[in-house]
Amino acid sequence: MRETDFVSGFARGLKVIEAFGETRQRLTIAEASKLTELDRATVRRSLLTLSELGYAVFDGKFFTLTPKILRLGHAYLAATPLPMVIQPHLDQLSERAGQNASASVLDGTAVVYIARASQRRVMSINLTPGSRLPAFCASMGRVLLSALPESEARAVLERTDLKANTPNTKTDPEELMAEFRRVREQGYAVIDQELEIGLCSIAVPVENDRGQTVAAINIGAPAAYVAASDMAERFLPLLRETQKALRLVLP
Amino acid sequence: MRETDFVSGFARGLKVIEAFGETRQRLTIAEASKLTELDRATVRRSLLTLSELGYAVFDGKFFTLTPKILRLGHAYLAATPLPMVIQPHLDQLSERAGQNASASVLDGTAVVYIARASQRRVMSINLTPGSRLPAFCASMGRVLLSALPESEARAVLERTDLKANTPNTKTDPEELMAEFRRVREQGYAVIDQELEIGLCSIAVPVENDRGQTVAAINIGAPAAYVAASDMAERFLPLLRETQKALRLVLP
DNA sequence: GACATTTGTTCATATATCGCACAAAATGAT
DNA sequence: ATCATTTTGTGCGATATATGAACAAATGTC
Repeated sequence: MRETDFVSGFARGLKVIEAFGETRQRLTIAEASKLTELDRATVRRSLLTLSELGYAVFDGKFFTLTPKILRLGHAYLAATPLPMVIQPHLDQLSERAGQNASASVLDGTAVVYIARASQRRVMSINLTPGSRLPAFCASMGRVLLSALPESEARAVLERTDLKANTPNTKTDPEELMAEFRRVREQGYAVIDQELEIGLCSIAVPVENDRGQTVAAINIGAPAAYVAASDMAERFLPLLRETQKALRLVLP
Repeated sequence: MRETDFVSGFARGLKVIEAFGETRQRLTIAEASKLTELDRATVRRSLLTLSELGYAVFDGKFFTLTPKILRLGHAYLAATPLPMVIQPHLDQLSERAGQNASASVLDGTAVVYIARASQRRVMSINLTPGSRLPAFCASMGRVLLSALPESEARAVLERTDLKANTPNTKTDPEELMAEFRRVREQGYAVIDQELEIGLCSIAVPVENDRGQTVAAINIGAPAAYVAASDMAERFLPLLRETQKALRLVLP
């Protein structure tokens, strides 16, 4: 790509949008400038543009994103048939398991939720489509990383901040690579409170009819309710059934 | 705002992102150009910028958005405490009602889903956070429009494409304005298969401690299971309870 | 209340982008 | 295969934007 085929004003604007996140619902120009490492004048112009277009509002001091910003992310969710196709299966899975079920894809070192069906609330984190979790310590992440060539999986791990969320979190790259091999062989991944104390989960890949892994689905359950060692016995048949149904309908 | 405070390259890029939607997961340069009414060269630069940043991929012919694009919309969901705060209440509401529960806010003439808890699948439409429905014929839309000053509600209706989704859909502006007044008085809205045959729903406003309506929550049920006339009796107490709980925790 | 710091805004100018026109390549019809 | 049509890529002048410094306003500190 040529140098002049890059619209830096656009790129800067997107960076500004991403500066809003997690705990930062309201940003001043100076704050956004620091977060994005862009000039204050540039950030100001981007934010005013967002306001002019209705993606943000300005109260004289703080800029806040409006729901219109969801149109951008939603373009993907609506554009890809994946979440549409998966959701009903997920609903059914969740109901039959009596537990939360989710679907996700890989984006860099994170898993991104694309659909979710909840029965009860066990996690402290609030997960909605678009939510992100570190792939290396999430059941769906393990499944998705296992589906990559070893060299790529290793590359992802190298780029990952391997910090332990709980005492159970596996953070040794070699141990994780071995885990990926095990997951690949057995066709599922079980996480025992590696992401959050009290939460176990089991995930399987979602494959299309050509055998390519296009997503992962999981079931999460309170550790107090189902021991990690019982997760497979308890939920794998249901997951396998959903997996099989999806294989037939995915392009 | 001054003319020079507007970054048109940014605005054009956002328009290109929005061109991806619904049935258009893959776009060529020419297609995107037609949809956005922007010059092909401009669209091409925007798309190449998106690709360079990892928000899209290009296979030589088609551009496709990647999950990374969700970071943009998600910045809002994660940035606003609203979905975070509402979700657990919605889960509880859904479980106690044994039906789907959702929360939404108004964006122009549409309601935008910000959270959802599903028990069963009754709608043909797949609703996820970010999904949009016409406000005038959705229960939450009626509630949110009722919360506006009459002149604004009327203005929204004027900008709305008032097409009937079912034989039950109310499309007469005056009838709708009268309905808004009724909703405002009784504090809830019931929809009897106006959006989709077989689906009834009831919604109440979510107010903060200053009495401002910041969102709406609803319960949807199959018409075969609960008659529209029974919706209030059946679900209003639960909705009121959730509404009351939320009033205490919202800023 | 005076001073120091931070923040928002404006401006001139160097730099980058836009849209047009044209060329090249791909597609489709006969 | 040929031609017409559509689509994509590129060079260039006109136009728009980014930059960094300067200033003004607000905020915090003593």
